[in-house]
Amino acid sequence: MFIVLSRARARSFEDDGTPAGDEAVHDLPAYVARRERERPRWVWNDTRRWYPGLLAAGVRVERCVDLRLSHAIIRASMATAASRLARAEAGEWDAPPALVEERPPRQDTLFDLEASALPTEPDVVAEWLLQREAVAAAPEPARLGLLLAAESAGALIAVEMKHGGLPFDKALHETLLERVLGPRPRGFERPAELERLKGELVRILGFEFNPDSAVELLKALRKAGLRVESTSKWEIGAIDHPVIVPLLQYKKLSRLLTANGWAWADAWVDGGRFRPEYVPGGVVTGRWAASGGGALQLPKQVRGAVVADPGWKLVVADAAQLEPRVLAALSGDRGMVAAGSGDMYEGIVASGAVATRDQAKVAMLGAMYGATTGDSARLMPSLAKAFPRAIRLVEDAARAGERGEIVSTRLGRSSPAPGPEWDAVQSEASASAAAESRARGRARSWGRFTRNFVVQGTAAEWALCWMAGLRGRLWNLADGDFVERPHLVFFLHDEVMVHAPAHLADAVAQEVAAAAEDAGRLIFGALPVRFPVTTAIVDSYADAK
DNA sequence: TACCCCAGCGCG
DNA sequence: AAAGCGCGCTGGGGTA
Repeated sequence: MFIVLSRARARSFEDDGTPAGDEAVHDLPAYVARRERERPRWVWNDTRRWYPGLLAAGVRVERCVDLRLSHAIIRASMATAASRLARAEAGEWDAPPALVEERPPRQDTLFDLEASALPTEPDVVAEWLLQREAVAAAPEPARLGLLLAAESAGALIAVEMKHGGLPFDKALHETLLERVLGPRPRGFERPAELERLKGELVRILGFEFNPDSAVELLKALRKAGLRVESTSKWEIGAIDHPVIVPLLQYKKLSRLLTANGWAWADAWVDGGRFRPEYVPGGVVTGRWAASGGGALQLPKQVRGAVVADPGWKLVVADAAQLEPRVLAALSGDRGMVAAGSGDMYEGIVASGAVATRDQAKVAMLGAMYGATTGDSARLMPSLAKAFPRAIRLVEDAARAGERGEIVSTRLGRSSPAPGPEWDAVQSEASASAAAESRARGRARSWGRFTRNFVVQGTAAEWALCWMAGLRGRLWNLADGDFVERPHLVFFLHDEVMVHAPAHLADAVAQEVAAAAEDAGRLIFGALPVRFPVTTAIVDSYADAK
């Protein structure tokens, strides 16, 4: 059963698309709660507009179709390029995701919710039917269907994660800041420790300057006789000079202050919860993005403030060596699959391709990112010899990108075509030697993008399936309101965090592992690729690794 | 004043 | 010696 929601109407359809009802809806949460017992798939234009209000009213749904996210995938996918949807002119459904208000009101009333859905709501039924038509005509409808289901589940999870929030102890965060920076400054002056470090820098160099300004800092270092091209820590870190140690410390603390200091906590932490905006599909490859608060960059330094509620635990799990395993599965490279029976990098060493675990890691990264220099590039030939199919897959993706072609993930998300500027650079290649090398450079660069796209994008699909499966399993572990049950509170590409009542933590850990196995089978079928997860049951995020 | 761009650094 | 992919955020510094 599908129930298409639009404004104050709900239109029902059987699984085969036969209309099965059309009713006016006055009390949306009550209506959804009642119909949810039939386990329908709710079809709506945008999960961000419909679901927060429902959750706030205590209504959780099992499944949905997010037409906005699905549209973006179908529009771009090679698998649906011939569909009416993909051939149509860009319209309302192609609007950029920035449609959502910067800081939406925390609790929309029902009236506000529906009013805010109004101006961006074209004919949802027509759009849904167009999407079904496109998927049905795809070469592998099941794969694309899985992708759309996973993407839509991700949309639900993103809203739920914001609703539940990441448990964050502001007082502990403050203690942590004070320990390294000193007391919170009253005005805009530097915290004591930064002031002290700045004094030290000035004393060592022998003249006044502002270390917060990259321009001044570069000048200062040169004036002191250091030959540097930039002030980045990887360059100056290699220099032997008394100013370097305090300078790196200054940079580290300065970063902490500006990115995750008191002001950050005031803006983003409320009621013991960090609630950033997660943006499913926000990255071209299908990864999530986040906006506000830098949720996906939460530094290890402040993770100690992420603490479970009393009587609760954090179950933190990450997929070990996800991208190399995805490459093995994608390519069906038997040797690489076998290398992944345990620690993948050890397995690669055991295969004889490289000498050390470190080399295995660097070589695999190089293969997936397209390294051209250094150790990583030098290791490529032996890697290619040991794992020909895997390396051929990424090389083919790179060559396709260099020709300006489009590549796709396992489930059918396709890369964007290079833009008009790229085309212009390529067509000018014959004009001069400089133009040719420029065109070549740009082509190679795009090739590195498409090379990585197939792996990163397929890994994102795996992670979505993992999380979607886990979400369902968590719901079934307990009864009660959403936040009373174990629920996902954080997601970081290949890592998830569940906030769970302590007595359920072990059960959660088992579900996490089971969901990972499911995800591998769903996407890659019977192929014996393992996707092990390492799980920690902790009170503090800092103890997870 | 209101932007835009860049360097730098955090995360995977 | 941090190169090769994908992001977001901040402050400085420039331009309109």
